[in-house]
Amino acid sequence: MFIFFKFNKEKRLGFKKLTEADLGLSTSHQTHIGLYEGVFTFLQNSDVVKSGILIYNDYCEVLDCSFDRIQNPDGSFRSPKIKIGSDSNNSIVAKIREFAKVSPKSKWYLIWSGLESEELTFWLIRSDSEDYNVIREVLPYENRVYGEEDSYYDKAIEILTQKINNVSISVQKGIEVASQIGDKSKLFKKVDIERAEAMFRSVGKRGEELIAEYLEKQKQANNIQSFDWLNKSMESGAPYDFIIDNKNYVDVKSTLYDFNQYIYFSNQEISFASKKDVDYCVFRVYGMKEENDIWLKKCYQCNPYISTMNSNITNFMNEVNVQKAMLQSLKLGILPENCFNDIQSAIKLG
DNA sequence: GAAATAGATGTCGTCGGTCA
DNA sequence: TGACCGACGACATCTATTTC
Repeated sequence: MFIFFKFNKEKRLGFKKLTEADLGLSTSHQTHIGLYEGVFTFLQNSDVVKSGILIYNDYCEVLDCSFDRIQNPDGSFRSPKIKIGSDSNNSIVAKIREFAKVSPKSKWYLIWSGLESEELTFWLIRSDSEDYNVIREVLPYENRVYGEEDSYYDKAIEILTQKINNVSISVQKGIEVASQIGDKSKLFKKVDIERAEAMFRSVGKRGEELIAEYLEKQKQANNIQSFDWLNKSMESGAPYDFIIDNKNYVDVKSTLYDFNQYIYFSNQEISFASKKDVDYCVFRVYGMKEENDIWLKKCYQCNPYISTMNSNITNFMNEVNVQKAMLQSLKLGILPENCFNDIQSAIKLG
């Protein structure tokens, strides 16, 4: 299985039964959740505003996370805590309290640990859930920090890794998109995006390799006469990846996720695909998250849609030029079913 | 083994900022 | 101007460790 999120070198996780004060259910005015020492040691002592990933059942979201530690009178710092923050609708603490409010009689547990990218991860668990049964098999003692020296740690982190990678598909898709369009939003860490960019390049390369293998078989079966793989040894810079029988231009668009993930086109690709006399199509390789469940759908007849887009872009660029400004690059995200009039049945590649 | 001590964690009073 | 809310951090309480 493809693993996007990995846990960091600190090799520690906290496991706590949340108090009523933590959950905002007591009469106190506590506005934070107290954490245990020894986890998140890579963070500074005060005023750390980061994003964190909150998981609860099938819910997974990247939220604000305001972190600091209680300061002792002598200036030293002790217990770490996460605060509700000033934008209190969009923080980890606020969301945890929102979930807890729905079932105030339940017991609530929190597991926290840091990712390789130093992203903070919180897994909220209700005592009457399947998650609770699973985790209690590997974490027998509540209210403590588990480290690699504990025999329980490896199994617990395996479950946590599996959980976060399973429920965070929408977050991962967001990062894949951010890496393609250059979105530097603060919710996604730079390292996550850089990793996604590297991954996207390798996924793109792997997609082309699979298509080359597929076309080779087609050639041997005499379904096609020949094909030319432009990026075989180095990136050609052309707005397509393969030419079949010297006339069909194929652009391979690969994704780790499902077919309907947005396909991104550069302005060069849009300009090429909008030419009336060009036989352009996209080979959509998807499901690359699992090595043995990779599929291809051939997508044809995008010219009417792309031509309209190209004309809109040209008009927009002209408007921009009138204002003596310049549009240097452009990425257009398009849903496949909107763009292609002929999407063929899925073919299993791997 | 009990008492003393140190360290960790939880609670809540107070202050200050915001908003109606 | 007062009500409300979040932050701070002092103090209370609990737990682990050390000493006798």
